[in-house]
Amino acid sequence: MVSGPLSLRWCAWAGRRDMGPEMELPSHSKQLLLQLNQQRTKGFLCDVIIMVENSIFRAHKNILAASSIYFKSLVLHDNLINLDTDMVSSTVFQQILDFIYTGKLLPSDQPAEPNFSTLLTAASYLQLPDLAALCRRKLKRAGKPFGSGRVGATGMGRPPRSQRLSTASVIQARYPGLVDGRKGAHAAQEHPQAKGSDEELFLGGSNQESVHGLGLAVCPAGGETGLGGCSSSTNGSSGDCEQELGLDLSKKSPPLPPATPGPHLTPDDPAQLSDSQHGSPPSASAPPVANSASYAELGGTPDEPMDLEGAEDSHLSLLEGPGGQPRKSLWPSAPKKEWSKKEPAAGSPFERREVGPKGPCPGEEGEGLGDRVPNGILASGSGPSGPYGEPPYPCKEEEENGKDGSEDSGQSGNEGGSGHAGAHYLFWQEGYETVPYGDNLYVCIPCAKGFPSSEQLNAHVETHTEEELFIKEEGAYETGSGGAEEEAEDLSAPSAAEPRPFKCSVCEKTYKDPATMRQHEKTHWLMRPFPCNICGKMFTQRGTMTRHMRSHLDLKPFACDECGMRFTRQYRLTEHMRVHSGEKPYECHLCGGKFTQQRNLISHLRMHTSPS
DNA sequence: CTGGGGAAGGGGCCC
DNA sequence: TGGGCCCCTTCCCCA
Repeated sequence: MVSGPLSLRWCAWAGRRDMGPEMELPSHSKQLLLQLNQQRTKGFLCDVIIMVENSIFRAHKNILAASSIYFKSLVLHDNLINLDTDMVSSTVFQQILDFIYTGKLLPSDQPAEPNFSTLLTAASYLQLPDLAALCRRKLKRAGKPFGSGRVGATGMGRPPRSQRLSTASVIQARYPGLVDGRKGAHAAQEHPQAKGSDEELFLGGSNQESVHGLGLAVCPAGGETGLGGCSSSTNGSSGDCEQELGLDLSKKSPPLPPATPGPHLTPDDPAQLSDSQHGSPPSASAPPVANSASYAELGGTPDEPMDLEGAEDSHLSLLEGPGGQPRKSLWPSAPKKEWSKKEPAAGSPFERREVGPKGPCPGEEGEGLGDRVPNGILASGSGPSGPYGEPPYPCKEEEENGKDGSEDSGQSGNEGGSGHAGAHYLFWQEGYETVPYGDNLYVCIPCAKGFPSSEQLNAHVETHTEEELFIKEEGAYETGSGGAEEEAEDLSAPSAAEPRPFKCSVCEKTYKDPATMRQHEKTHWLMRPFPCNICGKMFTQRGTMTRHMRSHLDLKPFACDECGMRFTRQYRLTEHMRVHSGEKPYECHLCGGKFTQQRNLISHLRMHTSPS
């Protein structure tokens, strides 16, 4: 730890004779901050997650609250904070977080000196007066007008939605360590800017202490806080003392086995880098280059396994259950490198995220792309079947075992039981196995057109206006029929009282408002716009993804007053409280049995109805 | 060992 | 965007 200088100074202090109320350990605050910063970099005792541009930062509520009124108000009620990416980018926030913890404005990952304009904007947004003042001084000194650096606008107004949508989803770049922490040192040699994150993110954690860990104990801080000095010793980017941008899940996630030296991402495939648009495929307006830019920004390296392919081992390990208990196999460990190499030069994380999960099952052959599921396409309806995200499509193995699409759809198709889910699985198979798309592996579901790259597909998807989607439904969706009928049977049932003028273009479901209808229609897409930046699982709704993230991060904001048990959802807490209250509102009309959970009643009813 | 119930985790989806 | 609800699933306990 820091006992060396600390104890020396303490001795000097203790030797003083006038140990009056003025006693002060000169370096106390500094050391304290150092410790806190060190803890932050290791995720130790971090109790808040800040998401910026899909990058995740961990920090301590106390520190944030002490630094900013804004943060104070945020962390009071939330453990997961999303910052306005218009006001602060992940890179800038990294600097800000460093500043908060060190009082120093460290060089960013980028070679250029900090953009004080953007920093000022962010500092103003985050209500960090000291930092804002510092930036103003710098700008004043440089003779630059204040607040000109912000993307979008200088003021607090938000840029047009279209601009905001261009925010890069670069989270993958933040997780190289999740992928293979062991390669951190290696990567750092070639790409020093990547070192910090890699090391820090190392899941096993075995080497992060010595190599990275801010070097608090080893950095010759020279009386300074150490961080600045260390970090500046590198190429102005991260360096040993640079703090990682990402999140060390090893602190909060279930125990993980030591990271295995998984295959590195092939450096020749920058296409595997995260696309910036996967957060909003229908609005995939940003050019793919944003991806690489973000990637470079983040200190990512071409061989960082940003995608799940190189990362499969580690990502799998991420998904292990508590106590290292293996969860259901998430993704088969298949030779995905070849797959990735053959992958069309597409940057969308749809591909990247799906490549892994969608890889062939063990033993599955026929790796030719022509036989493969196009990366960018995910049968949304089929969805990840198991709670731990089995491949959203049944692999052959599963099919052979009877875990076919029907079961899959049955699981995921919640809407009264798999209506369109099954239909989409069907479509998936059709598109996947029989439709001769040739090289156009990225298929637009609404119109069944194939595209050679996800970018093109995304661009095409954008051309589908809502109207088109409505109009096209009848003819274009060869898939819709079965599922639609099923759904029509048991799902729609709109109440006659409520007019529901908005009808899904795929199935028969109707909605009161177009937004909901659009939201629903996304469930028919083969693409899931919202990837979990930790495990890569894809979701159709951002909220679902966020909720899913909470489970990764072990964020359980809802605590039971009675027993202290915590839950990720309010509803769960409500449900749980019945355990204490004894309330059993769900009664079986057949036997009178009462249940605290409706799902248990349903399960119970099945017992009644199933042939015994 | 098995089946049923209790409790909980997680995803889908509508509002 | 989050809440709420539905569904599937799992784990544990107990008879």
